[in-house]
Amino acid sequence: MDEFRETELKKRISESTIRRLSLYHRALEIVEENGSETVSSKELAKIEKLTPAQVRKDLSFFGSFGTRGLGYPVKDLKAKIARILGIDRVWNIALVGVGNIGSALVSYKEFARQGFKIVKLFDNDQRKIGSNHKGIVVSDIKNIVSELSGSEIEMVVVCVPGSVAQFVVNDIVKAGLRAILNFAPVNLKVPDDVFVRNENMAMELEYLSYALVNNHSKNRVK
Amino acid sequence: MDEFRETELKKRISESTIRRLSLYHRALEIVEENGSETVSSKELAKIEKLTPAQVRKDLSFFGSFGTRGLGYPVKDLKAKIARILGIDRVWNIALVGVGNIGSALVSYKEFARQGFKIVKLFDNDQRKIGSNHKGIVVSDIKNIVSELSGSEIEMVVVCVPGSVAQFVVNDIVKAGLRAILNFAPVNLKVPDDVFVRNENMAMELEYLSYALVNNHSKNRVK
DNA sequence: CCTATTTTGTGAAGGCTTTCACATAGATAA
DNA sequence: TTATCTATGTGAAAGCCTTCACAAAATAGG
Repeated sequence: MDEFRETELKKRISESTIRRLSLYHRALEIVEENGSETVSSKELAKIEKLTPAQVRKDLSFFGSFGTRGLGYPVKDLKAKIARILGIDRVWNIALVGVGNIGSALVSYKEFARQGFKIVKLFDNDQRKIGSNHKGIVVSDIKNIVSELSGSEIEMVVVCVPGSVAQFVVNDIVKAGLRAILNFAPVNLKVPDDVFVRNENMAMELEYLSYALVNNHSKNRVK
Repeated sequence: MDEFRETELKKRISESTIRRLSLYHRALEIVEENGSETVSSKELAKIEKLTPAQVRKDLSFFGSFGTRGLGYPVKDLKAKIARILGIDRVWNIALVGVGNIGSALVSYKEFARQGFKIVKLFDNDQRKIGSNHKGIVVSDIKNIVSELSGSEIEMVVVCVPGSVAQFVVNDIVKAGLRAILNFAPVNLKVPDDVFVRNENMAMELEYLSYALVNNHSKNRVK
């Protein structure tokens, strides 16, 4: 059943491959809505602006899901990718820092749609503690270690200012959690077995700035 | 003056190098606050969890900014990176889709701090059009082409649902803009000379999900 | 001034990722 | 059943990015 689990295959799957699996999953939703039973690597590639060879290579790391001459079975492949990514279940998530971004994420439908359920909120602001966001009462961040330890929560979204993010993360680690989505613009120090993904929105604008200033156009004259 | 402009050097600078320049810039802010006059590649690397060789190699693409035996001049290097990235100026930005995420970004201090100024808002919802967000009145998206054409706005942040994102982007392109930060979970089709960066927050959670499920720990026993 | 020390800048090596190209296998049609 | 067509799966090649390792340059301390 777990024939494509990386730990069992003892193969190193690259980060880019995993990120593209998310894209394939998303593309398969589109194809599924169109009513197709099967889809080719060419079609998947087109939707996400990749190459067919890339699609096939990525999928081949996890098994042979397609049929030669026909393509991949849409429903089945989608389920298999969901299983690989671990999104064939609900993940309970805590969010720390109910500011602008934080409270926007509480209502962010794309999280819910993918099975990411924000079930607990923390803040250090007395005016926010006890207040209600989409049915969730904001807890005092002072109690974060005890409230997360042994709870059903396995991921934390950090939306606090950069100056306090490391302290918050220390507590999250202390509580035994191992997955953090960080919106603070700092590099968090965590033990090797804790996973951190950084969401740095200003950095993306900086990239656009660079591209414009350097006229870094893909089809510019040489 | 422009000795490090990519177009003049005719060198291809990788995307990862540019993203790391943002990190170096951020690290230099920290070092500057600490009052240091100079900083070594080793110190910069430590702050952003990179290698000293990586830092030196990245910077070397743009020139020789350091002094052997001493390191890099903090203030000066920071200014030079800002220049390379094009963030030594203010960028005027329009934001389309004043929903949860959109309105959070209007107040997002990290954008403002880096010189990214949201100066115009668009939405298609009659209840939102005319309303005021942080001093900006929401415009009708119907007028987006005429209002952006020839304006001082050079970047657009797209926070509309995936189902309408492509239509919005078509209008942005029609208005002659070439830089888009896209929060919609779709792959946008744009001409080759238009730059799109995708911010896919659910994808980051999916990566965390994968990491947890596959016990993909950095220091696991082989 | 000389020596020891520090740290840059950079070719070259190594490693990783993507693309190529084709054998293979199943689908389709007559 | 046989021929033709289509699209996968995958070694090998190519390309790209990171790390290594060291000469060179500047400092610091006698």
